[in-house]
Amino acid sequence: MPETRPAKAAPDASRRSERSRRAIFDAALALVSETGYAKTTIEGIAARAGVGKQTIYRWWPSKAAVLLDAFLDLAARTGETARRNDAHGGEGDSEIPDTGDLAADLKRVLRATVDELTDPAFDGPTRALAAEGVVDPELGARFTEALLEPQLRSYVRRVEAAQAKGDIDPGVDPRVAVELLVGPLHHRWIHRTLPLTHAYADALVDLALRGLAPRP
Amino acid sequence: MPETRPAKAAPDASRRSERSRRAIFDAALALVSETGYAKTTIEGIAARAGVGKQTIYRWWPSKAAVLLDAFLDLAARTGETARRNDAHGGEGDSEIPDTGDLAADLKRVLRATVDELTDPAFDGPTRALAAEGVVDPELGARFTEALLEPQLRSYVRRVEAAQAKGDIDPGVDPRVAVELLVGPLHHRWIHRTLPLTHAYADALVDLALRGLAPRP
Amino acid sequence: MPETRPAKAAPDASRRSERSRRAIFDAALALVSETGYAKTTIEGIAARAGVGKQTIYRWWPSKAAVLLDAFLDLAARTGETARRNDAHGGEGDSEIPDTGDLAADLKRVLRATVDELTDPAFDGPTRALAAEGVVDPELGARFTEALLEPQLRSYVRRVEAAQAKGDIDPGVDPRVAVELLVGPLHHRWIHRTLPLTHAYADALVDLALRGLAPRP
Amino acid sequence: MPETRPAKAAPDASRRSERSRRAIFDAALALVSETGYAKTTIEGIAARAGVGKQTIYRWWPSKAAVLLDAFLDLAARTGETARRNDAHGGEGDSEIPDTGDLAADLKRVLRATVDELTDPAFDGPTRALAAEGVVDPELGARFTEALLEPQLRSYVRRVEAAQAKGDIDPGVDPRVAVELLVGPLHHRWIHRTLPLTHAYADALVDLALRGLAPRP
DNA sequence: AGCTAATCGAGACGGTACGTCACGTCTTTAG
DNA sequence: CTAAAGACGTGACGTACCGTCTCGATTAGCT
Repeated sequence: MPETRPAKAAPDASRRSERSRRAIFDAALALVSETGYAKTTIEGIAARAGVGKQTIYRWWPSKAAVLLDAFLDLAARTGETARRNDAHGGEGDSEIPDTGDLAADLKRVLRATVDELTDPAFDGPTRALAAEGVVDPELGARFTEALLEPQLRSYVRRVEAAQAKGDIDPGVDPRVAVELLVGPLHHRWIHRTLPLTHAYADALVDLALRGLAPRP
Repeated sequence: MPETRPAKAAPDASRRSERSRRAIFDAALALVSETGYAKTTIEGIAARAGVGKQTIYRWWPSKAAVLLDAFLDLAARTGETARRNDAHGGEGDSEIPDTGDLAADLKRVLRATVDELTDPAFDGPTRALAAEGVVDPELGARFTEALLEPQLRSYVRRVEAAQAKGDIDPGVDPRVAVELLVGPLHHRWIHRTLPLTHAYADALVDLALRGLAPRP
Repeated sequence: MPETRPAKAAPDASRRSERSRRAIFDAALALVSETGYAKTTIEGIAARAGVGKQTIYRWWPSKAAVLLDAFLDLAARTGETARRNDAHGGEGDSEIPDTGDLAADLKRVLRATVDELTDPAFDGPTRALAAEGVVDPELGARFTEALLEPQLRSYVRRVEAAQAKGDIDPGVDPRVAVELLVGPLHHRWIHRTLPLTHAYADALVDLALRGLAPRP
Repeated sequence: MPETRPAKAAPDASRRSERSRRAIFDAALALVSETGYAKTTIEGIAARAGVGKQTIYRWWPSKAAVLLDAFLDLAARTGETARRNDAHGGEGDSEIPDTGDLAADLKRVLRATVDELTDPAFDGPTRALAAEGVVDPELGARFTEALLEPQLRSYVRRVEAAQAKGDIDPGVDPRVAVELLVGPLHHRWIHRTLPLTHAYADALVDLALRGLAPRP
């Protein structure tokens, strides 16, 4: 599974310099957090990484692609650390806990999402990539598949479990149920209409669950 | 209400050339629809409009700002036409019909929104502006205030009417209720996760209204 | 005798604002001495003078022309002061003294010229105008006629007086004789080849006078 | 001896494209002779040469510098041709002939100089560069050193030879002697005071040589 | 262990667009 | 009717990056 589709005449990935790859990621993330996405340039990344421009162009098609990979790499590394601390090996997607109390479980993770979207360290780069994805379908697909969908799938599994237990109406499409929760949250984040708070997350869960409850 | 905050040493708006303003809007919209937002340049707009670059830089701080104004101008003009045809004068925000059947009314407008977001003619420029707004808070605020909020406010009014009639639980915050409907829709549009269909709009309304119904 | 040939459709010179004329000269000279000729702009002069740009364009064809007039105006005013102090009214060109000792007289004025060309206050603007005149024949003619020729003519008169006395060969063209003195001086000034000193002026006079002496 | 002092962070001259350098010189000379110096722009040169603007800015600090180099390159090439035809290899500066008749030799070269300064093909660009040098000391130094001094030095050598033979007073500074000849010529050229003719050249030589003759 | 071919750092290159500056013209407002 | 003010179309400026390209100099992976 190649990290990125090479531009043309496929370079030999086996000879690739891991050293450079790391340096590029580090430089890219540093520059984005220091000067913002728009002011980050490929030339700047190359200079900062002590790398030739061609080494970037050889492996990535665009600035956004570099940054997405850098971001994913970061996420993978921090995720791995987290998982190792959880001491149960990497099974890929992190799971939403199932304490039996659906509302409490959802509030927990939704509040965590609120915290993440509120954290300035994540907010900046994430916005930049999301914005790029809005406009560039290809990159948007990668962004969605790599960052968004895993999260949504874990929600879906939790909802299915709840359906199995009878906490949620079996006629409801779990995917739509999940979007009912996550959509409004993202809406506020993306458009900055109103503040993103824990209270808002709780209100959403309460309201949505009432809609999802089994019919009498 | 000035159209845009001038960069510095405020030019005299009263001397402004309406001719140029119009030409710039026309050129901007034409170029965006022909070549896409990213490939549209200020230089290109100026050339196409038969206008000096400085005339653009004098009145707008960025390409995105030009396009937002062009877009708003277009919306205002088409809106005005529509309203004149409706023959009941301009009261500003368009209103959601109230036939008494809340679900039907909401489905109608939500389906219309789906159609709009699906129409390639609107999709392109709207995505471009939305993406820019995601990353540029100032522009995002203008985008939200001018295009998004009026729509949300009309939803809120319809929900309040429903609350007054007892169709919706009085304890529910109408704004949150509206986001419960609109959020998921935007989520699919923005992230292109799954297709935006009338069926999806209907499902959202049904699910949301169950959550909003008055408690027994 | 109009100060400058108007651009087109001759404006009515009698209605001309003396106030503006003065302000433009003052601003022009101030800007040139502060920031140099190249960085001085018509726009800048107008702003500094508190004058509309058109008021400059109405009366002068170019920046160089404005500055030449400003320079001449300055020279006329300081010259007038000097002449009034000399208490013998304005007869136009200043005269080279005739003490009877030709070599001494010439050395005196040539040394004075050296001092002037060496004085940074005069050097800058003079170079600027001279350079402009090298390239713009029309302006060069005005520069030459107004600043250079009067000086040369006074030399010519002194040489003619010397010829009448028999100090200089009667077969020599006085004009050429004068250029023999002044040419080398200007050459060093213009091209900055070697330092301009009093000693150099003296050497020139001595050498030239030996060439000009009456043949035995 | 680098061609030009680079602006900053010295580009690697060994990687320089000779192709571009030539194209730039050709374009610059063509444009100057077609439209004049003032109307020649760096942008125009780049376009005509099929070269990026940056390639000019990378190697030259100003339009005048480009043109000086173009001019020198031209002079070097034509000079080389001439010298090859003379069939006695390149010794750098061309030499003033020594036929034994000092006056005749000087008149010959001075007349040639008159012809050159009178030739419209040389006059234009030379004036432009000279003018620029009047105002820009750095460029003036290069202009002087590359074009003027070699000529002056060859005069000096001829004068020294004449001194050795006893044709010129040994007490005379040869450099000053040379300026006595060349200065007045340049003066007429620069200021366009009176026509530059062979007769004038002859008169200068005669007059000057009388001044330089050994004292009895 | 040596050969060979690709990748690497470096950066010059032809370009495009940027945002700024000044040009010279034109129009509007006040005296 | 002139003058100030300054917006306008124009065009060049000098800079920043783009993505491609050419250079030695490593640096693999295969003989």
